[in-house]
Amino acid sequence: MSLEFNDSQPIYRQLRDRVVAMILDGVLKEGDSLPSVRNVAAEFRVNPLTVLKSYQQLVDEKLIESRRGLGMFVNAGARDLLLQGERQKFLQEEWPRISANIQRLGLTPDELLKAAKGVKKP
Amino acid sequence: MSLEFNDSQPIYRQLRDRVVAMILDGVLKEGDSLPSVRNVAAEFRVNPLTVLKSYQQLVDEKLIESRRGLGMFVNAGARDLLLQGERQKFLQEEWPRISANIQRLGLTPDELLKAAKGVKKP
DNA sequence: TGTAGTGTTATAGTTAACTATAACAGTTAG
DNA sequence: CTAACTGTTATAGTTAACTATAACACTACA
Repeated sequence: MSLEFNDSQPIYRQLRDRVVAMILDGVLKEGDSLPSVRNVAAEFRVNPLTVLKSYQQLVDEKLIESRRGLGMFVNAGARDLLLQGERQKFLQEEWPRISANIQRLGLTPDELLKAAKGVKKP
Repeated sequence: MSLEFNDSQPIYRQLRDRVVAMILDGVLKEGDSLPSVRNVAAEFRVNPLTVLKSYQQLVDEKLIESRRGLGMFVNAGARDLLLQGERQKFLQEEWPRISANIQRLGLTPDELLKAAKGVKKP
């Protein structure tokens, strides 16, 4: 795979966000096992400790749990938890800054739609 | 003033973005002098070197210039330069991730409008 | 039993960001 | 000329993030 990391945020947080996205998108369902620390580390050419750190953050957030010798597993209710928490976090902490930026740059809804990634109706 | 820094990005980049916003908003016009390194450092309770670093980044981007003994000044054409560069940067590097997130969280235009900061028609 | 897969811990080193403190260098107004 | 502003450089220390390497602990399965 590719080396797809911004310098705008630490890798472990980007990895955490990636798993969160997979849970929200239904790629990872409750009870599913996460790709192993070593596998992810190899895939992204990153230190295993960095991956572990991102996983432990998710454990702290009660989104996944760790079973020694087995792997990390998505908790029951993880997606619902995320839909609550992440929505609020996004609307309160990110969106105000973003929307101010959009206005500042004079970007139109049209331009934004065209630049969006997975547009519903292309 | 307040201590308004995210932990999501280094302070010197947030300071840089703040100046950029002021130029785009017309608060700082071409030829205007920027608040002095020491003043900004005092205002935000931050080390002068951190402020200097953010200003030097702006110098590198040809947005401002430094006159020793006098201060830092907004370059001619700075706003136009920004309107070009920042728009492209935002649409290509930030917006795809953001819009994917919005869809993922199932946020509606209505919710977004309500959560925006400086909404045009409240 | 042993092997190969999990998570976890230990040790140690590099780099970037930030800090404190101080001094140097140029401009302007009194 | 001096005082009070500017930007700039020097020195040195802290912390967080990331890295490399290795070992330990647990589980499943042949």
